[in-house]
Amino acid sequence: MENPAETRWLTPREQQIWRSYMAASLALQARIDRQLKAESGMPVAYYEILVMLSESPGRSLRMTRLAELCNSSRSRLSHAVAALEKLGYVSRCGIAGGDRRAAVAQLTDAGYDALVRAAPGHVNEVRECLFDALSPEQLDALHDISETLRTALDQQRR
Amino acid sequence: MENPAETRWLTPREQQIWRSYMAASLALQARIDRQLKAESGMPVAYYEILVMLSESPGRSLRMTRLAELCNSSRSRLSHAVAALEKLGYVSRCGIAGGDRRAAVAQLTDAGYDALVRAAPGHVNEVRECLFDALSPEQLDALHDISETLRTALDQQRR
DNA sequence: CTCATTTAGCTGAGCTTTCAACAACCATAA
DNA sequence: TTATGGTTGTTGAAAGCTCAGCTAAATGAG
Repeated sequence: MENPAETRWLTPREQQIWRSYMAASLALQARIDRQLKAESGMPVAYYEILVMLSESPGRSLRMTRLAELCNSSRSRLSHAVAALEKLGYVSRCGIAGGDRRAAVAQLTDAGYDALVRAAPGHVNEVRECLFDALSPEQLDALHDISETLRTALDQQRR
Repeated sequence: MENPAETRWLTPREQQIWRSYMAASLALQARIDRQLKAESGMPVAYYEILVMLSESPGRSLRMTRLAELCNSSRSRLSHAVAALEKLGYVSRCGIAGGDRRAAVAQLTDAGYDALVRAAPGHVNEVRECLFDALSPEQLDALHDISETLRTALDQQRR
């Protein structure tokens, strides 16, 4: 902040909203993460990687594209894919004839199996924690809010 | 999951909501975290600790209570307070005459200063990312949703 | 009192993430 | 061609978090 004296502090109401939101989203994230880790040994971030790959043609994607889809930095993805590769869930290779910097991650059969094994428990947890807890109206509102936030955040992207 | 065959998968609409929500809350979290870290070298979790202490009588709290207020595990808090103590922002001591297991964390003057220095930039970021982005109706809805989620999540607490 | 159970808090190991730096490659233009 | 600048992906170090395990102290039942 340039000039702290001009800070527009949060009103009590705004503080209430902010803290409630943070608490809820952190708690939800923690629940989802813990369940997946307990049942399949993977953090959610890794699970998301497998999901995105499984939905892509050839079950493969370029690293940068995969990072975008997973809301991840390239560095983070690099480490994560390295770990998944060590588990035998993903394999990496270059691209034939194209950009020689490119690296492509591909879901292996073992990776697909791991995903199939993990999915039911994960979906169940998401359902219990989110969809069973909120009314249809609340879910619509949540979607609207989330989309608004997303576009606002990446328009500001600095 | 007991029986994967009975999994109630997410509908396309539900997937849309879930992914949008996750993307938005992670992006927001990342922004807030990055700003605070860049400007004051602290992760948000540490900042929250300082805030909670600063709002408490005697600027001090028992560890367990502090953990609750910060939505943190006791272990996490222990590590965090150890780090803050090394920075000179917090001091720890036992409690006179009471439960001899108890430990009390207290905000130091240096800690208070750090908080005062960090607050404007942080508040500004929260305002830009959340309160400037959403309409009053959306904010009301978000609060309602967050409260619903919070109570649902800690009722299920298993 | 004695024993078992629970609670408060800490610690170390292992894992994930962040950040800065880097190498390799592509693209563009003079 | 040769600079120049941007992009892709990786790496290593540092930091934070999670988890299991631990000690010490409180609690409660017999």
